[in-house]
Amino acid sequence: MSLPHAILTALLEKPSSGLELTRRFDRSIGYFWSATHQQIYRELGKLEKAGLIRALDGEGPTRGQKKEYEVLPSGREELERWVGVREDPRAPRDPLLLRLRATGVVGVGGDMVDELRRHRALHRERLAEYREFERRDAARGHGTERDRVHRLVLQGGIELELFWLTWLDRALADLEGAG
Amino acid sequence: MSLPHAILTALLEKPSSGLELTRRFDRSIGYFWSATHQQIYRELGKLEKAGLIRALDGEGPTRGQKKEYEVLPSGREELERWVGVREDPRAPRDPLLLRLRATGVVGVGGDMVDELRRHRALHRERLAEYREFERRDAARGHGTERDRVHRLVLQGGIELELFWLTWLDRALADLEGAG
DNA sequence: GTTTTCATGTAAACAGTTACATGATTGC
DNA sequence: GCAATCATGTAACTGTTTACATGAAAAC
Repeated sequence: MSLPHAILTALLEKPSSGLELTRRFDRSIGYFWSATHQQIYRELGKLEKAGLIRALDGEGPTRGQKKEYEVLPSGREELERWVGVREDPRAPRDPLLLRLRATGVVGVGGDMVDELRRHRALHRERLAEYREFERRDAARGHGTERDRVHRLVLQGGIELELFWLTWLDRALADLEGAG
Repeated sequence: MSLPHAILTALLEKPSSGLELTRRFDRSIGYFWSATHQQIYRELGKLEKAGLIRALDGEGPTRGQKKEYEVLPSGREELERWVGVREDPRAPRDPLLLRLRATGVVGVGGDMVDELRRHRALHRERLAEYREFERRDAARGHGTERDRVHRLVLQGGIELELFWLTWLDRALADLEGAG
């Protein structure tokens, strides 16, 4: 049950509309939590009904018009409660490694090499993007706890991409070397 | 749609019962794909109905008794088709980084340090376990493609744990230093 | 005979993805 | 007026988790 808490965090950082949240999930929050606009609108509705957030401005039917939300005190309390929860690391789920393992029993090595190269290119792009965020962050100060935490989390995103690049290089060297 | 293909791969490597598969998902397959026994039994039922696998031995009501499955030719074909599919890397979803980011807005730093330490200990344990698998694998030969692929995938598991340990060390140094 | 372990399963709730629908505003 | 973009939403489906149920075999 992390999506509502991701939204509460994002809204506490800055009150936003559904679409703005969607964009922030594609950017900064996205390197460790993703969500589509459909998920976000559904969850915003639930959080509002539960009294954890409220819409700013007037109510009424608003289809097609911007609707900003802010966190209410009970929402902040819920988030405070949640940060104290203990939860074990998730079991990883990665279809690429699964697919690689499947080639061990059914063969088809050439296609797999292409696919690994394609993934390597995608991870390189993402890494470059994160480095760009890092560069921009460096220009601002890192005084507050919030800044420090953001930097740590971005660093996590960067290191995760480096892990993938290291592993993909190794895998490609191994598979290409032995054809 | 990876679970059925994970099961097909595991059954091609070795025909097994549901419980045996569950254990293999906790072990070797587990470092990149996890599944509970409930998921596995349900999926075995679907795969059998779809004619991709079949139960060995007699049929009839078998609740409480072991039931082994093997992959049929159509199951192998389905897996061959699937390894050729292109799929982009998944967006990561990690509640720990989310929780850390939430502390940036609601505070409560001390609890977070404990939680990061706890995770570090868990990742160290898992790394030690993988190193042990690696040590045992080294004793066997690596001649076949299957052996090479298994080694690569295990290496991925190891490097992923090393990523976590590196990041957790950095995060703890940062948070404890400024606590 | 009772507890533990092996073994298979069902049901309900929760989370995430994909496809589609619709209205408001801006640029041309 | 028309197209593009901003903006919010619904519905159906798929996948995952949690809680519970049940029977067979072995250990004591």
